[in-house]
Amino acid sequence: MIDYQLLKSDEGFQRVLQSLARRGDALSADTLKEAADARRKIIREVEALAAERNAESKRLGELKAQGKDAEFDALREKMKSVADRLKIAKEEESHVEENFQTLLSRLPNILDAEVPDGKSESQNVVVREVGDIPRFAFDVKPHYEIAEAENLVDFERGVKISGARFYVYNDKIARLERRLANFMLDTHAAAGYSERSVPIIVKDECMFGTGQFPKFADEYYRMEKDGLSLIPTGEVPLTNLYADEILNDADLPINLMAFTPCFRREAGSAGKDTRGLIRVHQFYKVELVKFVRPEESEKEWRALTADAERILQKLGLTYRVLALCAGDMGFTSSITYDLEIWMPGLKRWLEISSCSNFKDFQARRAKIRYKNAAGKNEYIHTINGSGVAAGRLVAALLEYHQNADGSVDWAAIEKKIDLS
RNA sequence: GGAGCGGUGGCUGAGUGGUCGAAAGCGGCAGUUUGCUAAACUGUUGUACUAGGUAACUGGUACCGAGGGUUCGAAUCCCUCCUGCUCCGCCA
Repeated sequence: MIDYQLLKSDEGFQRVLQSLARRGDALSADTLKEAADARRKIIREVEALAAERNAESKRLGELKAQGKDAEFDALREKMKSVADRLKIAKEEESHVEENFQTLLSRLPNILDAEVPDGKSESQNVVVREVGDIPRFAFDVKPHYEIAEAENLVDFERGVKISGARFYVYNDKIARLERRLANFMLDTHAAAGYSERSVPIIVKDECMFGTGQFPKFADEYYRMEKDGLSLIPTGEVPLTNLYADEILNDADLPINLMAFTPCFRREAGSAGKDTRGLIRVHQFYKVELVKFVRPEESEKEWRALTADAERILQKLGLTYRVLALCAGDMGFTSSITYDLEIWMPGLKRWLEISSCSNFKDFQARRAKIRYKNAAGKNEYIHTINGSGVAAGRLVAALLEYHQNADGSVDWAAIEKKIDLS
């Protein structure tokens, strides 16, 4: 949620519109302004009526205490009509307010000035590239061919029990993912992240707090009967841990991490990445989340990005850092750097982490504040990123460590994890 | 799943229809005292929205788990829901 006080001033209003335009979001300026103005108008009306009612009700109490029954009855009759008018005005207010809140909750975050212009992912900007594109003396297979040939992943039975885009890991690869989880968590623990094991089923308000609801509700698994959803990322439970709380300045920054499964319906991606382990309904990942003072959020966001990169560096994977352009940015983020690893088998870059600074956008939705040095309650800034996606990491390691005969060099993988 | 009792400010806890944003205590902040700390004493101390003001601030409205209802007026009465605790049942 953006700071809606921005809509009250012309400069603020222009800032919001400019950011929307850069994102390619065609929300009409008039719609927004009308809703904001209508809201303020009806609030004034309701408050005036309520003030009258309160003042006269107080007098009624006094009249009754003094036993002035005739005056009491007359005033009470008069106040009935005020009460009626107030009731009608309040009903209108709730409609207007709801309309305004809906509009507001669907408004994306304001872009950081550093976000490059651009309409789609093709205009994302490469910030840096780390490592060389690995060369092989033979034709490198994509991970799914290796996995199938070596009986590492049982795609067929995954589909049998759960449907398309589900899979089963067998033996060594199951163990590899488990080991990678430990490796990543231990690495981040050393960098100061505190581990949490969290529920992976959350209430609607959590999904709202981090920005998944209401605009993108179709992309997630929601259990209608219970009003609960399977988390699409550990970001949701981790960030909402502090919802409705006022944190102490001295406790910031707070760095949390969790290894969780993630569930995504992948609606609208039919036919995309249908083979392999790249786009699935359930995968595992380590999520990093920071709660920080506003003035430190840029620094902390860069630090979190570096923390995610450390995993790739330790495993010797070639990757690049991308600054997402305005048109490719997520709804809740103010600025995002994606980490993409080079996949020698797929022969393309693959997103394995997305590190975002949400500024106060999520904090405002989830009501996460802190008492600043001046003693004032202020929204904190939230930052998060994957550190990193386990499934894609597994896929990458298979491609990086395959032998000419199509088998996997497990010893080399083990050695990397042990040494790092 | 059944039964019972609760949910009030940062915390503890009073309040069962009117002057209650809400007693009291604790905590926090400021001051007096003090070599320093502590103690004592005095004052002060919620949030959001809204109107005005450059601002400090001033006025108004709302908030006693959430949402509805009754009433001129609700923390207080009624309904629904959520949630906590205790006991029973079931169970990894």
